[in-house]
Order: sequence, then C-alpha cells, then structure tokens
Amino acid sequence: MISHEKAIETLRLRGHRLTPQRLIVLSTIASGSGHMGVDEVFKAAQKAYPYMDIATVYRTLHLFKDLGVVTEVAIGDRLHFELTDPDGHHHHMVCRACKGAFNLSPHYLAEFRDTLNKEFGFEPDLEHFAVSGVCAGCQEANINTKGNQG
Amino acid sequence: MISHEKAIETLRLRGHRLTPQRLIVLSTIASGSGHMGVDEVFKAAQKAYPYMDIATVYRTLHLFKDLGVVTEVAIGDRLHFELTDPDGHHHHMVCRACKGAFNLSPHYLAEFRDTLNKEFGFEPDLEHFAVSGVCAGCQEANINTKGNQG
DNA sequence: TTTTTAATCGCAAACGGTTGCAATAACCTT
DNA sequence: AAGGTTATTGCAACCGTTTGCGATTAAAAA
Repeated sequence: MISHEKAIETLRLRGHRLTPQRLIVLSTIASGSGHMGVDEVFKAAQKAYPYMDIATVYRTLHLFKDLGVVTEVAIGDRLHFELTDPDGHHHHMVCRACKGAFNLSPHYLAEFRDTLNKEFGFEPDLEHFAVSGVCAGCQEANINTKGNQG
Repeated sequence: MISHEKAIETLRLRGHRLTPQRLIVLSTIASGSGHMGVDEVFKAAQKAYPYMDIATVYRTLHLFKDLGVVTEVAIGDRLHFELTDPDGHHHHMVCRACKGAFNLSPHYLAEFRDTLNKEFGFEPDLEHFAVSGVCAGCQEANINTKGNQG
C-alpha cells in the first residue's frame, strides 16, 4: 500500500490543497478493510467530520484516483476504492455468491493482452480490472451459482 | 442473431404477455445497428408508439436479457443491447477513443478462463463481456490514447 | 363474446452519482 | 500576521436508472 505520507506528498506536489475533507477521506480508506464502497467511505468520514458532503467524497475519490493514490475497482455495478499498491497493480476476482474479492496477479492477464495486441492491434485497459464469477468455496457450497451473470 | 419469431415464442412459453411495447422494443433492436444504447432504443420506440415510457424500455430490456433474448454489453459506463447471437456468444472490444465496438470470439478468453479455473478454482462470468481499450486505427491516429482507463 | 384476474403500463417519486454556483478557506505574498 | 487569490466546499439542481402504485389491458375462463 501507498503510505499516508506519500499520498499527502503527492497532493502537495501536484498543487492540490490539503483540506480536512481530503485528509479524512484518505485516512478513512487507509484504515479501511481493503475495498470500500463510496457509501462506506462517506459514512465513516462523516463520523469524523459531520459537515462532510457526499459530493465532496466523490470529488475527492476521483481526484485521488487521477493522482494514482487510490485505485478504483468496479465490483459488479458498484465502485470500490483502495489505496494503490505500489508493488505493481493487481486485479480482482469478485465472487458473485459471497461478494468476496480476491487479488489476481497481472501475470494471468498478460497473455490475454498479448493476444489482443497481436491479433487485432487492440490495446486493452486492464489496469484496474475485476472479473466477476464464483469462487471455489461457493462452488462447493453451491450457493447461487446460477445467478445473473450481467 | 435470434429471430424475431423465436424471441416472441420465448416470451410466450415463459408466460409473459405480448404487449405492443414489448414487440416494438424487440423490433427496434432487431432492426437496429448492432449495439444500441437505451436512449437510442427509447427514441426509436417512441416514434413507433408515442406513449412509450422510458421505465417500460428499461423493464423490457431487462426482461429480454433475463430470457436470453437480448445480450447486454457494458460499453464504458453505458449499457448497450443487441439480439443474442445463437451461434455462440461473442465478446466486445470497445475503443475508448472512437467508441467503436469490435467483436471478439470466445476463443481468446478461453485460455484465461482455464487458468483461473486451474489456479484458483474460480469460475469467471465471461459470457457478456467487453474489454475497453484503444483500437489499432486510433493508436495510429494517436487520438486520446492516454484517456481515463476507468 | 363477455367477464375475470393479474401482469404490465405510465406516472411520479426515489436513488446513486455528477455538476453549476455562490460562499468559504487554504495557501501564497507581503 | 494580515490580505488577496483562487481552489475547494456545501448546497441544490440535475441526469440516467429503478421502483411503488393505481389504472390499464392481455389472456384465461366462462
């Protein structure tokens, strides 16, 4: 994970202001449990700073994403955020039965990217990428395995 | 493509009513240009049936999707719909520069699926799947190649 | 054909997310 | 430390999509 300090440094270097709202959103995500939904971030931040507005949370998350400080992961139709992993990107496998998210090393997508490049000259965006599916545990337990594959 | 008649048959067999709204949405998509956005479907359908409501379009599209009559493709943040291809699914490569959509045979994803299965026991949902990126043409033209990779 | 009945519709309100704008406040200058 | 500049905020309005509900109507029953 990117450190708190490094994130603040990045904000400052790029000429953005260090507002209490931004610092609170940052530490909320930093102390959060991996991937956090927007409403989770909002509720937690609001506890620390009651005037916090949902629009500010969105704007802050997008700013952090543009700066590379946080990574946005689309899990189903919801957006989740986490501090960017400086050791290299990872992707996610999200189980549609238990909603669990598992990390996936880029290695497993490299082949796919190469193929699209060679065959079609197409350069896919696979930086922040979540594959929906059913995890091993839920397949055994046979929970909702045939749900909507939207 | 699934035929018009086959789609109507499917509705009937599953106990759904054949309303003018549904028939119009169906033929709108059938006569449309591949992938249609919701608003495109709505506007076209409204011409044929002025009382058409946008909520009905959404409900109808979701019904058709659940019945397997149409296929939903997430292109960027917009949903597009097309008649389901009975010859087997295809996937999409969507260029973020020119918004063009290109078909991608399932073959190119098969390897990726097998790997996730073997390595993690994870069964990915790759039925209706769009990969965002930049197509060969736009890479040459160098249009907006570094846009938001969302 | 007429009646029945419940799926479907149109409307309007609600929802998650975004945006315009006037007020505020972080930061730079002095 | 005080003042000026302008990025950022909170609010409210907005957009695309979903949902609750009473009215309508397709299709089954008579």
